[in-house]
Amino acid sequence: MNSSTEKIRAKKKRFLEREERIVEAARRLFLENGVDNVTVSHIAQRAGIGKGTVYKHFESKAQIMVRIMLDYEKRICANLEKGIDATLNGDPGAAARAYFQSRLGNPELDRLVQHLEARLEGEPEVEGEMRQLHDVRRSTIESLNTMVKELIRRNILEDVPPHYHYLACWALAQGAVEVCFNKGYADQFDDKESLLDFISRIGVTMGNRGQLRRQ
Amino acid sequence: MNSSTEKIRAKKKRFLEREERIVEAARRLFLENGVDNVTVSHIAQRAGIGKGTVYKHFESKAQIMVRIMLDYEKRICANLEKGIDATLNGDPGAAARAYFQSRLGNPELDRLVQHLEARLEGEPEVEGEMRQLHDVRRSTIESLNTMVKELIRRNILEDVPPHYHYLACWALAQGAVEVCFNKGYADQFDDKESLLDFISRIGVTMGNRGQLRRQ
Amino acid sequence: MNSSTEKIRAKKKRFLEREERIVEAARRLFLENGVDNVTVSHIAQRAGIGKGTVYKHFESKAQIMVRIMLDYEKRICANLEKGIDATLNGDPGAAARAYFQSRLGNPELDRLVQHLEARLEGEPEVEGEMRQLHDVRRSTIESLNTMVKELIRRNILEDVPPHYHYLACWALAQGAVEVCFNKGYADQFDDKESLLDFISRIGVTMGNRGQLRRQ
Amino acid sequence: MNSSTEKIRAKKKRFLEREERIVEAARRLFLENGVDNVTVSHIAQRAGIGKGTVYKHFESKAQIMVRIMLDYEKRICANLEKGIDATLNGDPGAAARAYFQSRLGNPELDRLVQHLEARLEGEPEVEGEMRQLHDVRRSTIESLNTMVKELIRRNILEDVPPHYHYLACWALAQGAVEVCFNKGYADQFDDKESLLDFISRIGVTMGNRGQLRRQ
DNA sequence: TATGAATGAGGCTTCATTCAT
DNA sequence: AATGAATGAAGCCTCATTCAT
Repeated sequence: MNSSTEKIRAKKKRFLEREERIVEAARRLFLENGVDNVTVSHIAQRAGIGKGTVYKHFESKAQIMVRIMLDYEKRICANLEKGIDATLNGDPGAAARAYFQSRLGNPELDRLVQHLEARLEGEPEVEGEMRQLHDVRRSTIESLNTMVKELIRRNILEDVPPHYHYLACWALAQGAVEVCFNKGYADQFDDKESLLDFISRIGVTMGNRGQLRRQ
Repeated sequence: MNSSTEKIRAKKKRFLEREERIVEAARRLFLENGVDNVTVSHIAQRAGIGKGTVYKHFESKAQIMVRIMLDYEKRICANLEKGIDATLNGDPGAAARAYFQSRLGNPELDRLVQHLEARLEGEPEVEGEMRQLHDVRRSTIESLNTMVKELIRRNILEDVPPHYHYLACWALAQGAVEVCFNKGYADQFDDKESLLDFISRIGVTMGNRGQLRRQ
Repeated sequence: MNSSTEKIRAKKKRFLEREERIVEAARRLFLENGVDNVTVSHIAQRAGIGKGTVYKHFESKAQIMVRIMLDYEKRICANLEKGIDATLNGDPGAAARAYFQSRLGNPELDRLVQHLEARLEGEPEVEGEMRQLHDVRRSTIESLNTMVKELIRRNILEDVPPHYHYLACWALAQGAVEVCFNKGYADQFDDKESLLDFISRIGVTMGNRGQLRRQ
Repeated sequence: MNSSTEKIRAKKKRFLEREERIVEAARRLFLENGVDNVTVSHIAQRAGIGKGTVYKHFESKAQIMVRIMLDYEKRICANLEKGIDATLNGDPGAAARAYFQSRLGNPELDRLVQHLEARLEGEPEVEGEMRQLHDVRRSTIESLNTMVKELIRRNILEDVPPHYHYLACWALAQGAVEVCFNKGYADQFDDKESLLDFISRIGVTMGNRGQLRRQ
């Protein structure tokens, strides 16, 4: 019967919605209280479900963290891919701009994800998922390589191994969010927006031909 | 008598040596196994002492972590101060170079310290020590401000708020170590040295007058 | 549906039963082995549950002790209140008798509770609960004051501040259990029942008009 | 040589003085901070000596506690013996008065000793010393028995087994110190001196012929 | 002889995960 | 299918006691 199919579909939908609620609850709690101070109980409560239910959706707490990471990484990569397209279609800075906007647009979350990745790295429990994360990145890296080679060919970027360029960008973005949200530094100024703008500008132009002189 | 003074001195020396052994053991274990997988017992074993002895030197596990952090930060800042002097004495890139060399010279450790800082941030147990860390930085920041203002006056650096310059450097260094030691990226190339060189070069020149164009 | 309500009720009941089992296990172990020689693990084992389960019911070991104390104190006070009523209704010795019977009826337990109180006094961890204990007492004290004043008015008790009377009783009861169960004294005779009777008799009549002569 | 004998004597004296300092330090710390919150280190510090030295004088922490107990008990018993003599020499209330004065004269200490006894009871580590304590008591008990029998013969005390009389006194004294220094009761009045007087008066006359009626 | 650094057994507590209802 | 009570492994830390100096 049709209704039965619909019911199953509706059920699935509710199931996925709930899963999203769990992830969202975890994300917020991690941001609010720090990864170390969030228990599975908290997450369940915030998601408005029972603790046991969490384990119908995720095998372990680590899997929730992985999920937050993967969600984020995919979003970043998707945005970056669009930027790459734009770059190849005539707007050389588009990729870098897209990347910085994505990562610095919500720096607290970006920082959280960095910390999650650091924690999960090397945990055998999430080995598979980490590989998945790396696969996502690898695929983007291929696009990036192609793009950078093209920009080098066009004499826009310095002729160094392509990954130098995008890894430098990644590094800069990575560090920028730390700069802005690490208490030890961030508390000493409040014009974070302009600062991030400045750093983005650097990110977009760095590695461009003519920028670097030998030390 | 002299011998008694000497004995006390020798005792103190041995005490401090042992303390250093503890810190060293912790540092290595953190690097080898990840912060989460190291217990106080492990540290004691590796240091070749009893578990209780650790608590003669440190009030808590967190204090050991703080110590690693502070040791590192002080070293970095000391090197940076030397670079600042050189910069003010006619070698404009000296400070940036010194900074990048210090941080990228032992990137695994730098990365560990970043992670430790992230974990300890906001822990009331180490509030005082974190403030100490921030004080160390603040003092360096003052030197940096002076230096950057001078470089701006000399038309070497762009005329933006001074902290933009050194925070950008900090961000780049911070991110660079992540790039090189995060499994997801680092596993995909092995010419890390050159990469770090490249990034350092960027760091040294970025923010220089004429480098940035409006986006 | 009804069944759901019932289920919740049944669950609650089982929960409370288990809690009582924990308290009972602790009480027995404390009596058998001494407060110092009982660990949370022991309690859990004796109660037939896991160690972690204890912490679903009590925040800490100290809270279990407090609970034993409060349970006991409430029982004593309730009995005393009944005695006070009887006293006011024409049986002058009723209150004192009720009090002594309650406390000397199970002197080992009374003694345990005394020791628990001594240990918990001043522990900030159980400050609130101690206040509760004191509140229970305070309320009984009010009844006692009223009663004693009436007995003084009726010329049965000496005209001294009312609390002298009941505190003397309390003191005597308190000490009596120690007499009977402190090894140093108790081992030297075995007619404890008669002894306690004798002491009770003293307690019931002490402070009565005509009993005391100036020293 | 004489001087050598003297030296040894002086040494011994200093040794004993130090031992007393340890006991005194422990006593004060126990009173100030509660038995649970005093470590051997604290005691050593307060006594102005090294921790290891404590163990030249006492086999264990428990032995220090025992010592405090024994010191106290001997003092009480000595005073009581004097009172017994006075009683036998024509002052019937002398023994009871002496006893109450001794114990209620420094009720905090009396209370401490009670708590120490409760803790040490049954600890195999101090079995021998506890027996010593009991021996001290037993010897006094014999005197008391003699005395009470005499007072019964003289028709001053009720004709019940002799130990009923002095155990009742002990009980009353024991409880009185608790009444005055247990927070739950004591905080509610401040005329402790008069209260203790009142209780002493009861103690001195209780058990006297004509005081007790059948319940 | 006095010391106090070193020790490690053992306590309390947390929390991810399981499973009976 | 959802729940949350139960579990127990695992970690941090304390402190009485020892022993080399």
